[in-house]
Amino acid sequence: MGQEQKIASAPTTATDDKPLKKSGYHHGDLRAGLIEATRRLVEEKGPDGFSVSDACRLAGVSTAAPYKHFKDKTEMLVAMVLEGMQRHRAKMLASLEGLPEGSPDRVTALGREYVTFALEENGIFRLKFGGFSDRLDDPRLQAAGEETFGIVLREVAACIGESDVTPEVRRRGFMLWSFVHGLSFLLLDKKLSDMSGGVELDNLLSDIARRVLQD
Amino acid sequence: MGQEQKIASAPTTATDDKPLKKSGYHHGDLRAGLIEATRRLVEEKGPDGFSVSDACRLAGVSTAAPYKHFKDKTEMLVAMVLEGMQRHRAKMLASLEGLPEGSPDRVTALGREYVTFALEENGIFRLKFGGFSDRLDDPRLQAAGEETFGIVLREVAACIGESDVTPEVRRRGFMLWSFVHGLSFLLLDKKLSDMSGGVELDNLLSDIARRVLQD
DNA sequence: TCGCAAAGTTAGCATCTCTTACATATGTTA
DNA sequence: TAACATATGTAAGAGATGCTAACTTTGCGA
Repeated sequence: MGQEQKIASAPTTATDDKPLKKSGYHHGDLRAGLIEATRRLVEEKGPDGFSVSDACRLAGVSTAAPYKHFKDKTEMLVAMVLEGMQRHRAKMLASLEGLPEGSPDRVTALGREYVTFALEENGIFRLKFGGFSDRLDDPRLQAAGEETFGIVLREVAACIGESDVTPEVRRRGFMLWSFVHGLSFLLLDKKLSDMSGGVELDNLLSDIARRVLQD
Repeated sequence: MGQEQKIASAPTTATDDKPLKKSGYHHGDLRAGLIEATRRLVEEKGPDGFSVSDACRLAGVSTAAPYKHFKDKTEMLVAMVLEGMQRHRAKMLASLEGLPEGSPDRVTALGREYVTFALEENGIFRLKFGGFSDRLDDPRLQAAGEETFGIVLREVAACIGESDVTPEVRRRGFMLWSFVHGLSFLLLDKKLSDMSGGVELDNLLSDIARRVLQD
């Protein structure tokens, strides 16, 4: 008790132009602070362990403060997931840099980034995919998801020699997505005991990519 | 409102030896009734939408009644998941009947059964795998899961010509599990719009089985 | 400098939750 | 039939939650 520290901002850039935390009454960027608090809490306690009150406590504000920035508890969660997906997308794109066009390594890299994100930011992952789609059915979330999947499809098309996103490309892409998606969940639930380090993971990913992309 | 019907028993056999629903004061088998109510509620409202009170309302008893049968809310959920996994296991075994030993069709059949169960009984599926493993860490659940996975491993071994569950068998089995697991989640979240009917699903499953089991 | 809008706070309502202590109904067995 | 164990109901406690209304502080722009 009482060991919690206030959250000022997302853990991203050190060179922010906006001051995110001021001294007293005004928080600076409470919206970002609450999103970050939400992220941490969902990560620790699971999607249903999250409460607005907890987020306020963690962010160091009163329980009424969030309602100046979010309409709802749900909107807090949506905002948090949305922000996470943008980070995810950026990371996936970054992981492609330096790898030759049309190489299966690019698909493997995307897969690794997917699994890594799911493990590191499992709060976001579980909220988005853990069966809360009824309550979090914001169209922005769906759009963001499709955009991310588009990245994969482009790489798959290049690998199997299609210039367009044909039904076959979709099919293969969906296979790969299913695989990394399931792998993420199983790793999260610690169903794989002997996968130590990232080496085995890389093997598995490239092996699957090869099998799905071939002939 | 008021259209709900009391739950008497699990929707399984019609020839039960124990009477599951009697007339007035005594429910007959309230334990089973509550498990069934729990199942329905988690299915409808999601894992976190479940409350003991709701289950009582649905089962037609007072809110104190469950505590004669379960220690806890958690124990209700565990019991419900456990019972579901036993049904799941039985169905998987039944799906193998009539298929020749060592045939990849057996693996495909298991996969289809997995996905079907996840879709039909998604409450159980989501509770077991949706990230609630911290709160539902009962050893019986883990044991049941490993036993089910054992069924798959046996078939995989037969398919790739191993007589034992070697590391390679585990590896392939894990690939297949990841795939059907992820596929289940994606289908649940309606991420695949164009997979109409079960035909495409069968194609996908046998295709994946072939790719993972070959060479 | 002054006033106003934005951002926070305090207080509280209404509701729902899980759980228990105790009373009551029922089925069973001697 | 009488007594006892089991199964249920009643009532209530102790909290937490989401959200709103009304008040206060702060920063910024005219």
